Amino acid sequence: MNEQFRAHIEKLSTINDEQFDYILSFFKPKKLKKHSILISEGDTVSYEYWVAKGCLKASYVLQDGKERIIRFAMEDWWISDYDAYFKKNPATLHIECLEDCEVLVLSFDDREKLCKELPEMEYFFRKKIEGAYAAFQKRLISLLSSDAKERYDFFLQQYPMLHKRVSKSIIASYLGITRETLSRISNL
Amino acid sequence: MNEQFRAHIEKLSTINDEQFDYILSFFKPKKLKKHSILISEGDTVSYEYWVAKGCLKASYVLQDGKERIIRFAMEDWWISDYDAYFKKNPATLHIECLEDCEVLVLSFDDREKLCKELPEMEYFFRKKIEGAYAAFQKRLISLLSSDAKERYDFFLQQYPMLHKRVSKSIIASYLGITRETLSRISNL
DNA sequence: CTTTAAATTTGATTTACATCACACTTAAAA
DNA sequence: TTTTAAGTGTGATGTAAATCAAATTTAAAG
Repeated sequence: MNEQFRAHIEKLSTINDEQFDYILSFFKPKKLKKHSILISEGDTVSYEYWVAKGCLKASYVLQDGKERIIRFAMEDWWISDYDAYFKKNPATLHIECLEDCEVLVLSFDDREKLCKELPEMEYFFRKKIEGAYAAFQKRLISLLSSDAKERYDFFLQQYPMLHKRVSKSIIASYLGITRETLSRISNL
Repeated sequence: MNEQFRAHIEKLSTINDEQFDYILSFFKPKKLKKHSILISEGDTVSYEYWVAKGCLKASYVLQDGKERIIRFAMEDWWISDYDAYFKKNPATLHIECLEDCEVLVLSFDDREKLCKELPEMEYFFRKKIEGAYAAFQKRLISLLSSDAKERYDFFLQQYPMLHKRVSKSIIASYLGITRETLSRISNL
């Protein structure tokens, strides 16, 4: 896992062995069973998670119990309720493991400390969120501009690997449609 | 304008006079007439803009000429096509002044140089985009989970000032509905 | 002030997708 | 294996919002 994590960081920042050991000391590894819940609505969110193994969903749960998937995470992705984590608001999202998972946990305070002490990490996190922001913009365009079929095709093209790992009901909920509609459009 | 810009930066990073002068040297002031176009679809996007005065829209233009507003900008906000700017993709957005505007222009290369040379600015830009990302998450939840009326109410609550400055057709396009639908729900 | 254009409202009709209901299939427990 | 549950597919019906079509109000330009 550590080598995988180091490779992940070195995609954006070059660091030496000593620096990596120091960075790693801020992260706490954690194993989670399928269906484990990392964040529930209303929680104070002090952690974000880097996924070494497994697959998770972050969703908004409606009054009637239906849910909308806000984002997924799998190997090498990060996940949290970022509105709550960055802005110290109560969580609006529910984050749950869709498979058994292994993650590295980072607290907000440690993140800030790491950024202050290591410019390489401040750069890393800045670049990381720039990428996430750009991806979010694309998703928004897709949601505002495309019908269900087009959004599904865009999703398949963007996340072919996810399509094989998560149920169709969950993909439907990511696309903002019902599972019935997805079933109908997916064999067009 | 310079004092306004300095106050904007000092909301997140403390800087001295010398640093501010250095920072400012990277920004180029520009005056723009209403209807000026800053970015067109397909452009290479090398600049982002900090708004000192005025109001702009960033929109995605559909094949039939209809548009979806991806974001607005007004005093103290930043705007660009961030997918294109950060990821060096061709622009998908169209950015246009809704009023006469005054902006400060920053090139991508200067942004990176500034971040490398001044940790305060790397911190500033990281915090800035963390906030923008959190706001984007809220918008996504609103789009996926609410009907037209609820989204309009959320918009009014979040951006009361914008509501007074931009036309209803444009607000409708931000909400992902038609102007007719907005007209019907807005006097409910 | 007058003319022309842009923005908004209102009504009638259509449509994409949701909802409801149930059959069927696959996977996980007992 | 049998049982129970979770996931998927398909039809019938309902509905929020889109579309089409004017009418009206507001703003800009001559």
